[in-house]
Amino acid sequence: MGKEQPSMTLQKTVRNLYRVLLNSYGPQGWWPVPVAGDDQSGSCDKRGYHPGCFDIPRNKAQQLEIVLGTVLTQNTNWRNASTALRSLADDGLISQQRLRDTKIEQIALAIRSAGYYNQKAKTIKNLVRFLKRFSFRTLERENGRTVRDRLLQIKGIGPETADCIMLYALKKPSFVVDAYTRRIMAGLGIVEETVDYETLKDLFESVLESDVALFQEYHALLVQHGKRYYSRKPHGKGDVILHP
DNA sequence: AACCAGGACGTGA
DNA sequence: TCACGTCATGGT
Repeated sequence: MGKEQPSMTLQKTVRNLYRVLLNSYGPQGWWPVPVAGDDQSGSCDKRGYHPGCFDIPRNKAQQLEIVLGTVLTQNTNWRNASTALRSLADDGLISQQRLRDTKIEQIALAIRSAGYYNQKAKTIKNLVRFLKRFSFRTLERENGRTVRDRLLQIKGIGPETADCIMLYALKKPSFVVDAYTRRIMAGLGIVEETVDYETLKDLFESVLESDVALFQEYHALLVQHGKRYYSRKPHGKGDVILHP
């Protein structure tokens, strides 16, 4: 079946929301890379979306740190995830080879602060096994849909984590949907609360130009906005925030 | 002291 | 398909 052609007003709404969020919060410059850090060497994005240097390919250490971060922050606040990243770094474990050679129990111990540490340790093991077959450079060259399907075959990698890896580590234009995205869009009355992941993802991708910097910034802004106004409990159903 | 946080998976209906 | 239980630490 062909995908629904979104209405013009829907396209305007989604694009408008981006402008409002960007004006309110400013560029977020995701993905955060607390250990390897962002190289401050180059120029900034042409369109001015970003404070950082997003046209420069990330180095392998940064790519791996981003990938580990996407797993560690699954249903977990970034504070706890980044503490775990720091702990991994202190053990010299932000390294594919080291992660392969290290027992799963020891990885679990290092990432304890992120919660779900047994599951996440397994996922990390699955990931580095995957990366031995498909290197970052290989994945970067491949078709986006192919890469996404490969990532989704890894146990522990679901749609959001796969899209985060694509968008932030591999710089492929794949829009990331998270819980905040769903709450915000439902709160605005654009979609139902129960809308499934792929439908919401397709909605954004069908009304936005396929641009890595735009997708990165939009997702980051939705999370920022969601943290402020769409935490799970406090916001009741009738409590719809249209503008930050 | 409950409640929440940038999910994913297994299970039974 | 889908609703629900499970996995877990640390901050408010």
